[in-house]
Amino acid sequence: MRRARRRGLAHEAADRIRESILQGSPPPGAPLREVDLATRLDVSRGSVREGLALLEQEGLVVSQWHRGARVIEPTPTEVDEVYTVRGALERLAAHRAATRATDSHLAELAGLVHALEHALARGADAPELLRLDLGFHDRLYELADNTRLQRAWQAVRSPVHLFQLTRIRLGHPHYREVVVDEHRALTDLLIRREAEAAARHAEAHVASARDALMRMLRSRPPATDDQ
Amino acid sequence: MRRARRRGLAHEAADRIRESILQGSPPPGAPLREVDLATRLDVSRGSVREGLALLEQEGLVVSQWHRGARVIEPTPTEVDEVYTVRGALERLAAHRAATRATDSHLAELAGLVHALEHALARGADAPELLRLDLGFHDRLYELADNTRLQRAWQAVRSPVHLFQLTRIRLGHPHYREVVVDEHRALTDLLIRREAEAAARHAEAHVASARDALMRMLRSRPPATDDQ
DNA sequence: ACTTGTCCGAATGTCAACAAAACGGAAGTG
DNA sequence: CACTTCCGTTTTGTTGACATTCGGACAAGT
Repeated sequence: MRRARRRGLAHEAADRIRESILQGSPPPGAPLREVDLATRLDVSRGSVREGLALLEQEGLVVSQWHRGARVIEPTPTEVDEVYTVRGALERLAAHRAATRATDSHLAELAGLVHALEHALARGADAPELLRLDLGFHDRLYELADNTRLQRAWQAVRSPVHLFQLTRIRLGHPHYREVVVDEHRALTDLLIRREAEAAARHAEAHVASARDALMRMLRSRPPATDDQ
Repeated sequence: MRRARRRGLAHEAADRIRESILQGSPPPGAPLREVDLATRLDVSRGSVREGLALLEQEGLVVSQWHRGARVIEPTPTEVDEVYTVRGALERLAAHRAATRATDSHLAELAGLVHALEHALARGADAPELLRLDLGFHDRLYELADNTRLQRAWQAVRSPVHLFQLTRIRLGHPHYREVVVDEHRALTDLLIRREAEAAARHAEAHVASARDALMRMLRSRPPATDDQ
């Protein structure tokens, strides 16, 4: 049984703001003004401030002295950096999961792949698929059984989520074709306990996602919603 | 010339507190009380609070709801987790540095090894050696030229610093014998542009440090300075 | 003896007012 | 016309006061 935990207004505020950003409401590059958010969430500015600090830790937001916070933008270098780091983390996570997870836990992972496949078959929309995709990786990191690794993942997870959304929003049909196969291949390697192969596959999986997104950014750069 | 940047009281407070912790003043496991720190640093509690949040992001401090912040402790699992993640990051850093850094930058890295060797030869004390050691790795991460990777390194750097200090404080003579050689070996591989070998060496380097520290913790667990 | 309930001191969480800095436009200058 | 300077507005940084929660001590009940 997972312990219930109180978290305070800052976490609540961070959750709301993150949700908003991932729905595109304050678009990439847009400023997040403290007073505005405070009145809208009906919380004090201090709490919003703390929440924004959390989002900055998650890498979803950047802030400068006396200039406030802005949503990150999917520039080529940003995308490259985030996915490169993610590759290193995912490599480690896969290796550890292959080495240390129990058979039943790995079976559960296979179940998540199945759910993803099912959702794809019944024509679920892109955000839904993405949630399942990320859920798979969340579970993978949990199976790696390393708190610090999970924290490191948290520091890139939100940017990945945001970037994948823009990737999908720009209309990348290729994604639907390969998601299930790539995840199933990784899961198979994990179940067969081929740690090194799984690690390499995880790294390559991330690298291919990175390359796909970057090609897309070069050919069709997203609208830079200033304003 | 690197631009000077204003950072605000929170960063200042975080610097002071970090420095204190790394000098052992609030020992591992000890609570960090906001009012106490606020009066001692002559800043408001809010700023201290924000500073503590930064230190939590650095992983040097853990905090719970309504229970405040405590300095992390070098438990076996903590050490294992921190060094395992560090291994993955350092592997990536070494690979990228070998691939992308200029020759002159790598030569500079060799210079840092030289400085370390010199300090060792003239019998510098352990904290001094450790500073140089970490300085080498800081530069390595800079050469990797990836902001997100540097952020991830920041999230484990302070715990590594703290743990290495306890390792030295517990009196591990082996450290002095191998520091220079290990760093020089890595630098040589980088200069020879053998990216894969450098990556493996970096990972192994970290793993050996982890194992040395963990053996030491099992045989001679550090005093759990409650109080 | 062990659990359960209540109180109290201490520490953190939250808030709203004050101070400092940055942005943008108007006025002035070459 | 380009450029700089000034100044008001807007936004963030900082502070001290108030509200909430925690942990332990102590007492009553089983």
